Amino acid sequence: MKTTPADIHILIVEDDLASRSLLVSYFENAGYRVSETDNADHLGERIDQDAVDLVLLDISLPGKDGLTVTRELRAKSAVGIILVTSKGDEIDRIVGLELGADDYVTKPFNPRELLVRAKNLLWRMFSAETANGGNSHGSRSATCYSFEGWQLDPHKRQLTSPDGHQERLPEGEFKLLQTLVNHPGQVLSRDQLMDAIHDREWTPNDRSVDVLIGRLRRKLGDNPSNPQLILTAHGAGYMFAGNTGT
Amino acid sequence: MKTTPADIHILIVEDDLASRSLLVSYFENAGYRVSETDNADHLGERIDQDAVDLVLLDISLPGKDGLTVTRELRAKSAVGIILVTSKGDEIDRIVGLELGADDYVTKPFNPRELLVRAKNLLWRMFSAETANGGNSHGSRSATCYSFEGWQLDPHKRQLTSPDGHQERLPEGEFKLLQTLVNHPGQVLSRDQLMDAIHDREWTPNDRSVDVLIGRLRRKLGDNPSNPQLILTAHGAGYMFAGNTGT
DNA sequence: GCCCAGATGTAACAGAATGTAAAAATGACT
DNA sequence: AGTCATTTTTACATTCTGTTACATCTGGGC
Repeated sequence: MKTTPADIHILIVEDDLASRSLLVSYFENAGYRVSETDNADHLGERIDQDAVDLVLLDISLPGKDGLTVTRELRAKSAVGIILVTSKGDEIDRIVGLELGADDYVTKPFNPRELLVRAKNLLWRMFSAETANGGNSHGSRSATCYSFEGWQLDPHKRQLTSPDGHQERLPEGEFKLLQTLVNHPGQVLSRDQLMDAIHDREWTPNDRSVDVLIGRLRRKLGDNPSNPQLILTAHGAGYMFAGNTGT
Repeated sequence: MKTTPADIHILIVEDDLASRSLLVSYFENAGYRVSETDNADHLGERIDQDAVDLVLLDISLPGKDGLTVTRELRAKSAVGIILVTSKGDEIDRIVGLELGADDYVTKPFNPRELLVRAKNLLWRMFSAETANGGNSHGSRSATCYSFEGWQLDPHKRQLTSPDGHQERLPEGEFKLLQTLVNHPGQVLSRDQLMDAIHDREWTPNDRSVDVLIGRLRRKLGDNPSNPQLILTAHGAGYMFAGNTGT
């Protein structure tokens, strides 16, 4: 098992020189072995030959379609794939994950975030490797959140009600719900929730969290004067009170 | 189950001497058993050997990356993890939670807040332990408090009367009732009750506890001149006198 | 038993926190 | 620029909480 950054080979596929250089230097500073290219030609062969562990793939490459590239890569290789998508391409990143990418970041992104996601993915890859004897296509399945008959698909941001009705949640509402469900029974402060939603701090008089909570409660059919799922901790924050896993 | 602070072992991992000393003395004053270290070397072994229950981990340690440490710890131990992050590390604290930390505080932090979060986490850990045999995730059993035909759902803060009427308790009243029910037959001082409700001390002339008691008694149908459930210990505090488990 | 000081019960108030509809702002796309 | 979806702010209604004020009770001293 590869344990040190220097053992790990990362390939950056990105046509914009500025972005590419930034990424290269950032990952080199983190101690990884880094290669770069501005096109996706013969990507499969290059990955095999150079023993690449992880590909950072810009989805909007000139020429070949990034999604096609993803699918082809996944079909013949267990390499880690992180997509780099533009802000608007929601469809792309959703489809991208279905086609086999392992994670994605959205431009403009914080290099630090990308690094953390890369580390995270590499860890998942190698711990899965040791855990199931090298089975490369280990479960990359989308783990749905579920609670009290509801289901939440993290890739499509889709919420399914107990009676089967489906609805796509906006980004903010989704992240908020995800964060709450991830910490059942725990009071989360507005500051923490702001962190989870927008990487931003909470300032007094900021009511955006409350508004989002209200919208979520309505969509969950949770009467605010007698909520069953999202409880208010007066003066502290909010708490998820549903049973997860049901 | 560990019930007193002295049974609980907390390890503080922090390289800055001043911060570390502050934390150590603060948690020692709170009655916990405290160890300290300025690095994350062999953290897993130390935690096993010393039976550490809770780790306060500074994420920006020199040398080893705090996130990696978190992940490694979580991979092999059910120890409680609270991250201490710096103001700027938004990504880190978010990802930290994804990697398995239980909570975090942001520098500069109020020691009192950290203590509150630690208490909370410890309570969650040990109540989960007794509720479903150490399985920290998944469906937490709905262990209701029950007494004299009443039921109190700790997750939803909901009180059900003997005739089936349901009512949601405000935060303060709920915590007060919960504390009383958890110590039947025991006189609890106003100071103890204040501590349980708001992590705050009681000052003479503070009548808030009495008011809350009054509101609770009314909701429980407990005649104050002849209370059956919440008795007044004149000059001392209050005592819960109901039969639990009925 | 009677009186009194201190302690408790509680209604009412004020301040703060929360719920929420609707307006305004944002940002991506056409 | 115009449209659309989403987010944020604003404004006001509602709910929660602690304080105050005063009524009532307790226990001790006589």
